[in-house]
Amino acid sequence: MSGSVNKVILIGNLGRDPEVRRLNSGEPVVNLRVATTESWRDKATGERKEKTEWHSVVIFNEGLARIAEQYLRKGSKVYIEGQLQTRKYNDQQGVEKYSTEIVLQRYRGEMTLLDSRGGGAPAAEGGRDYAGADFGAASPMERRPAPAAAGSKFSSSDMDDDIPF
Amino acid sequence: MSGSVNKVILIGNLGRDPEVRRLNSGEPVVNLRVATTESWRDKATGERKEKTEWHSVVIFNEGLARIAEQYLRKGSKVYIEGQLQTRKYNDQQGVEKYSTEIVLQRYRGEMTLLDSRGGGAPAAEGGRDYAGADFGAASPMERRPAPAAAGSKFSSSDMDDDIPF
Amino acid sequence: MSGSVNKVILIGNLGRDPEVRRLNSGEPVVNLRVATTESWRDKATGERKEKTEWHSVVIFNEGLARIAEQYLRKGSKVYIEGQLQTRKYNDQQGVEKYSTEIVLQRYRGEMTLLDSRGGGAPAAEGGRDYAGADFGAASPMERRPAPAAAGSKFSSSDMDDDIPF
Amino acid sequence: MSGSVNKVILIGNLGRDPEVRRLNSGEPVVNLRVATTESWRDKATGERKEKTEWHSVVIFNEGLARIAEQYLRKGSKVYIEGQLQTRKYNDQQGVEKYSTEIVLQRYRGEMTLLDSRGGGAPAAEGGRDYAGADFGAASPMERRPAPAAAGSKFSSSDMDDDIPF
DNA sequence: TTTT
DNA sequence: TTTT
Repeated sequence: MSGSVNKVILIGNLGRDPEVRRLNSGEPVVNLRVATTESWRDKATGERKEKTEWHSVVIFNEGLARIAEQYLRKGSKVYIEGQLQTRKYNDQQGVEKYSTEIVLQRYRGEMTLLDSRGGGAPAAEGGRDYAGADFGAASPMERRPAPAAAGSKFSSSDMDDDIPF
Repeated sequence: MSGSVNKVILIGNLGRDPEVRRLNSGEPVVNLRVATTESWRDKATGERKEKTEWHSVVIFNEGLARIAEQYLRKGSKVYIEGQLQTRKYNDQQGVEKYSTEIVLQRYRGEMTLLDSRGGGAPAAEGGRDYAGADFGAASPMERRPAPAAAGSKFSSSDMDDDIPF
Repeated sequence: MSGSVNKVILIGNLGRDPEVRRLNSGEPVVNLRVATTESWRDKATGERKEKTEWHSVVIFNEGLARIAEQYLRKGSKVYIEGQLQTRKYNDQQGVEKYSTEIVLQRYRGEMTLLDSRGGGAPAAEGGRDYAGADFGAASPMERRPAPAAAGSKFSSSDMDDDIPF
Repeated sequence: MSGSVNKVILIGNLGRDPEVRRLNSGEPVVNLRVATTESWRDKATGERKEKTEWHSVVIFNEGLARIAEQYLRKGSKVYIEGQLQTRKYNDQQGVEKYSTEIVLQRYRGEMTLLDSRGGGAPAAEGGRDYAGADFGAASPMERRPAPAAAGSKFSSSDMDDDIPF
């Protein structure tokens, strides 16, 4: 049945590089840690305040997982559309806990890179991808966001593309 | 490229039965006329006011088009997710005009029936499914929303289903 | 700062009556338990499957809290727009836990009743407002959704209304 | 009545500088022309294709209009949330026409700047705000996006702020 | 842990 | 008319 809708829309920044696990089939499953920040002026004190919320995103959508793996880095700004899912698990002490995640299922969800050049990692020339960022030292790595990925959009219907752009 | 998002989310009622055209392939393309109504209290006069906006929806998504054809009727309440598209055309007098539509492309978009009993067609007892609307009398018709369709949800990933529920 | 977006859109049904707490000021804060259900056909077995996700919604928005208190009941279908927020707490055993909620802050968020007759409470004839749900028997209660509330929409800008319709 | 939702979410780039009209009260009303671009691979030919859609946005929300006036420029990337509205008008020849716009009403809608430094206009030092952009020569102007505006988010609840950040 |  |  259902007549129901379960949709999350986020625009935020990655707190760290994507974590990639791989299924037996070789398909990547990607976990992202995304920060959204709200700021407002306190009416009583007049101070500007700010609160950051952290979101766990899990990408099962194969095409989007590959793109996340290749083009997202710590600091990247991204648009994410998925659905809420809460799963129960037992921590190391065997205590029952719950984790709520934004999930992009197979063939579902959307993701769009919003950085000018597709990532927060330092550009080849050692420069900064976008001004004003202060995401610390992104460690050197081979898998670099390709300039061509800048601002590209991907959705679940790109599944059939070997290369998404 | 793009880094862009173009998304429309509507919850509204059909002003008339769906219009179904058929491609050479036999696939249905469905046009809906959807009303959304906003109401508010006028601060100056204290009166309650109300404004209805009409939206043209075009469903190319094959699975959703079939469902719209079968289960939506004048008065049906529906959740629609599509994208904005403006097309130019010439009217009967040859005057150039523009029409902006909410489009559900092939393999894209979402649609969910929100009626309690699966349709806006007159209930068995001849009543109305929802109050306050003024779409006129819903004419009798053979193709009735099946009770089983009530509150069902369909998305672009249901494409492979012969029957969606 | 921010350049960020944190938005959740739900259409679902209440698993129980709203829980109302009251601030010292007398303002209600309402907790909802909302179910969204997804169904799909298993490709391997051909079976129809279904999964229900439960969401915790907290309404600080005064106007919407009052409406939720008055017009929502177990079984009610509702459109909710809020933001994700995760809070840490210690359970009875003092174990640190996290809870992720959909929050409608003061002056923010949206809520729309989607029931035909304004609530999930048993209809006059003792029937159910929507099929396929399994929330158990809705207990009799005095505070009934008023018929006039059916399908009404409320947003954060209705704050100034003593009565929202 | 209603039970309806009318929501548009766009992420796109401004095709030209914002157009500002002023009400008798001095409040600005801002018109934006926003492009969203979709790209996909043609299955038959294997070619990459691209289609741009243009959207007319009208900002009546006073706070957001001021921000748009000050910080948006041709080329700016922006997140917009508003509602669809179609209005009838007569063109110069007296022909009746319709225009569909995304409207951010007073106290409603959202807008977030997504540029690294808050605009597509050339930076003070004559450089480019973000790589890969080709928005032509942005004419010199006094009203420059302040660096401080970069990636700032504003919503209808910032109304009470003299300065939004 | 991000971003401003 | 933007963006890649």
